[in-house]
This record gives sequence, structure tokens and C-alpha cells, in this order.
Amino acid sequence: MSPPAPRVICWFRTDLRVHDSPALHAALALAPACLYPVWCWDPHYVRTAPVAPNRWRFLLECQRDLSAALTRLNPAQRLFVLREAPTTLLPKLFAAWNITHLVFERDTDTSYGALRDAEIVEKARNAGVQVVTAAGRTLWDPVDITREAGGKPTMSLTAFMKAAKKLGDPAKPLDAPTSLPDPGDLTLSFEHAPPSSDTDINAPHRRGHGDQSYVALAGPGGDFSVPTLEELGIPASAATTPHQGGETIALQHLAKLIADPKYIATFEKPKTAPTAFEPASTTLLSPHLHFGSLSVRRFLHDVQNATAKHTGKKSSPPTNLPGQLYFRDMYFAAQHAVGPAFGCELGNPVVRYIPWHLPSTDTGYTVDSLEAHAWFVRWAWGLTGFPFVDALMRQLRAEGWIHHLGRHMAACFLTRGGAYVHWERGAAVFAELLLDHEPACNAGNWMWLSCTAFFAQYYRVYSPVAFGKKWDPEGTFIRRYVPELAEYSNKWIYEPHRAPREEQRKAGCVVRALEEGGKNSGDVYYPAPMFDFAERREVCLAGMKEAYKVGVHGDDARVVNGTARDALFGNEHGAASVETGTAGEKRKRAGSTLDGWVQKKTCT
DNA sequence: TAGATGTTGCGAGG
DNA sequence: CCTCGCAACATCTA
Repeated sequence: MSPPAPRVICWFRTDLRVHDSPALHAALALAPACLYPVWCWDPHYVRTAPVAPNRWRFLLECQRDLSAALTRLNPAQRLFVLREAPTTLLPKLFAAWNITHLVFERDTDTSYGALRDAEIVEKARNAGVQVVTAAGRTLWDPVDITREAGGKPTMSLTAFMKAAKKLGDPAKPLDAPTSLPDPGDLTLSFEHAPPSSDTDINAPHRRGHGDQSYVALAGPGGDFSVPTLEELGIPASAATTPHQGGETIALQHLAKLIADPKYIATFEKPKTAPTAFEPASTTLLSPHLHFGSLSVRRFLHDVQNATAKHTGKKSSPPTNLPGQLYFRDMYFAAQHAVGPAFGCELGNPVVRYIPWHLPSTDTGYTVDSLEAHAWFVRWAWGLTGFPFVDALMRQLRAEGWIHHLGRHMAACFLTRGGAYVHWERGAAVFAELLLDHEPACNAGNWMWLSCTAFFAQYYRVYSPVAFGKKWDPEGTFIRRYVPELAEYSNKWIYEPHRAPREEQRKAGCVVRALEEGGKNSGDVYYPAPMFDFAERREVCLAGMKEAYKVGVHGDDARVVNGTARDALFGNEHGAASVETGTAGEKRKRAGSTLDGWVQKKTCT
């Protein structure tokens, strides 16, 4: 007698698609008698990391699109969304639904994701459920890259490509299935374990009734529906991004790009304008790669095909489109080799220690300088008084995406090229606001731009005036995202504080110190620059030079035990005198000057 | 171990 | 469009 046909859960996580989904493919290869496509609404993601409403909306759109795609393949199918942590839920489902196999895409996360997966694999074994994992998030498996790189983190594209070459071409993308088996019995005859409500870092985004997504295991209608923003307690108006999620949109967008082989074949990242919008100068596919609404191998494959169609000069790595994907893989692989410390300074062997302002503590960060804290808050809200920087930061807040070079400008400005604030502060803001936030890439790029890893030429500093002008001398980008400056002439649009008062009035927006306040009058104001850039550039360069000379990394004992700043750096560039008052009080004082400005800056 | 190279600086000068 | 000086880092190749 042959064994009964498998009853399979395909657990979707960051692979919200049916095209080239290795996990779905592996699940179907088991020839299951029944298949349960499942999403677990994990309270860890929902409640312990700050996430802006834009990203929730994008995720829900991806889930709805995947659910619809599954239903098209079999009207009895959908994405079964369950509101409980996978570690407690999956074991209960194994029993309730008589599951024989659990299939999922392996997480590249080295901390929470790895621990959670290990726990689930263990529980599956105990339940007699076979676990099948697939790798699909990157072109090459970070495990394989790390092995080929001799166990060392890939700290340059050269090192990464050398390792990748030994592994051969990435796997070819798989076609979407043409049919799906039915799901089996959907009875949920067990206790629902909603999360405790004491931690919810995203509470400020929610309406009065808070997060309702855990009230019922299978959703308010008991039909396993994809949650709505309303269910999460997030007002629809809070999600302001024009960028939409979902595999359908991702594939349409990819097809449109591919239809222009010249664009694809000659793409050179450094030549694309960070000031372009509607349309952007790059592909804008990164949010889809993050949520898995587009397979990175599918992207590469289509790019290679389109490139082959183009006759004439072609670009090559690192600047061409495949090069961009290689950088992404490089960061994933480096993160894998370093482990959880890759995302921070503490204990990180590859990151250079620099006595930045606002260094991290166990629970937050130290306000070592009120001035620097004010700079950080103003940066985060697009009120630095440097229009190009402010335009970028407002675009980020409103839309959840900015061009890669714009991220360079913003990151350099906050860290080594202006405010000398710790890169972890900036990374946290990006992590909350970016639709495409990918922990490995975010940390990697912040280390790159702060010249603490991957890149070291700290004397190349981006100018908030010159850099944008190179692509956009008319300041079209600034006029779009800093609308109060729209009437300024080209001459002053990058430096409105230098315009004569008369011209400022004529342009309908007067520049004045942020401390003087932005309201209490019918007039429109734009803040004066928060510091003298040329002066700050020199201070930062001197600080970097000193820190490079000291040459200590995040895993140094003195960094780990907290003595590095005082022991290794003089007052001038490091051991900043600690001011009195609790960190909370100081933060409040430093941020209070934004009253009246923060409302005004909102873009529509 | 020297010399070239490294995704994406700026400003002056040609 | 190009090159150079600026003051100068880490990594890779030969």
C-alpha cells in the first residue's frame, strides 16, 4: 500500500508571488493531496519594529494580489491569512489539518528569523511533519557565497563576484504553476493565542481602537481574509505613497522596462538622476524585491534577455542593472557571514568605530549634544534648511522611496559629511520609512556612506548644493517636494537663504531661523540652514581622519565595554561632554523647536 | 610590496 | 566632454 498523499502547508513570508516561487514549486512537487497557502501575521513584525503606514499598505496589496492569483489557479484556493505567531500557530495547524509537510523559503535573517525558523523546524519534527525549505530571496544563496568566499564576509563587489563565479549562473526562473490542488479541511478547533498587548511600537500610527488584527484567528469574517488597513487601525489617509504593491503590478512594470532594451542594456547607475520623479530614473522595483512580489532571478533573467536584444554598446557591472542586483546579494552574503552584529556597530567586526554623536545605548541612544540632536530631528523631518536634502527626506516620508544617489546624499549629510551623527540613527529612520527596507542592504549602505565599512574615501563629501545641481539645475525636484520654495528663481532654489530679502518676499516664502518658529503668522517660512556646511565639512573630515588613525572596529573590547570614546579620543572629536538632564528631557528640548514646522512640510 | 582600482565628490580649468 | 588637485583609504593584482 502506498503512503497517503501529502497534505502540505506552503508558508509564504517574503515571497508573495506565484512566478518563480521556489517554495510553491517545491510544495507542488510533493504532489500533495491538499495544499494550504498560509500567511502568519507575526506580531513580532507588526509590533516590535517601527513601520510606516506606507509599508503596511504595500504589504497588504502584495498579499491581496497573491491571494487573487492563487484563486485564479483554483477557485477554492486563496492565501489563508492567520492572525497568530507562526511559532505557536503552525504546530496547532499541523494537528488540526493533518499536515505531513511544511514548505517555506529560508530566511536570510540571522537573528530573529533564524531563531524562529529553527524553533518551527524543531516543532515540525516533533509533530512528525517533514520540512522542506527553499532558497529564493537572492540570486545565490548567502550560505553558498560565504562558503566560496572562505567564510569571510564579502566586503567588495570584486570579492562577491569571485565567489559567485565559482557557483555558476543563478538558477533560471520557474514558471508559475497552471493549477493548484484544493485546500483540505479548514476547521480551526483550537485555542487562539493573540499576542499580549503591552508592546506595540506602531501604536502611534493607529486610530483609537488600535490594532484589531488579532481579535479573530481567521479575521473578522472568519474567512482567512487579508487584513485591511482599517483592521490594523491605520487610517487610509496615513498611507500616502503612490507606489503600489502586488505581483501583477510588479510584472507589468518589469515588462514595460524590458520593452526598452536600450534602457536596460546601457543602464549606468551613476548616470541616473536622483532628482527625476514621475518617472524615476531607476526601475523602482526594489520594494517588490523586498516583499517578493518580484523574483530577483526573474528580474535578472529578463534583463539579460533584453540586453541580448540590444545592438551596440552595453554597460557592465558594477554600474549596470545586474550589478545593482549583485550589490544586493553582496550585502545579504556579508550579513550572513558576520551574523546579527552586521546591523549595528556593537560587536561588528567589519565596521569602523567612530565617536559619532547620538551613539546607541541598550535601550535607545545618548544625546551627547543637544545641537546634534536637533540636527538629527531636522534631518529626519526635512527641515535642515538645505532644500535638496529636505526634498529628499520629504520624498522619503511621503512616498517611501528615494533614488539610490539621493540616499547617498542624505546619509553622507547626516554622518561624515555634515552632522556627524551615528549612522545607526539614520539607518533607523530609513528602516521605518522605506518601502524597500532590507536590513542587510540598509545597514550595508549606511556603513558604506558613513565610510565605516565597504568604502573608505571619506574625503569625497557630497555637497547639498552642488550634487543636486548636477542633474537638476532648475531645481524641479526641490519645487516638487519643498513646495514653499516653488516660486524661487533657479539662481536661489538650492540656497534660498542667500536670496535677497526682497526676492524671498516676492517668492512668497521668507527664510528665517527655525528657532523663531514657523507659525503664528500668515506668512510662509523656510528654515535657514542648520549649520554652515563648509565649516561642518572640515570638522567632519578632521574627525574622520582622527578615527581612521585610531583604527578600532565594532568588535574591539573597548567598544564593547563602552570605554573607546573616552580612552581613544580627545574632547575635540569624541569624548563629548555629557550634558545634564535625562535623555528623554534633552530629546524633548532639542525637538521642540520643530513645533509649527512639521505640519507645514507635509507634501501632498 | 608597489601600483592600480574602487558603482556614483567638488571645483577649477581646458 | 575631459583632466587635475585636493590630500589620501582599503583592497586587489601582478
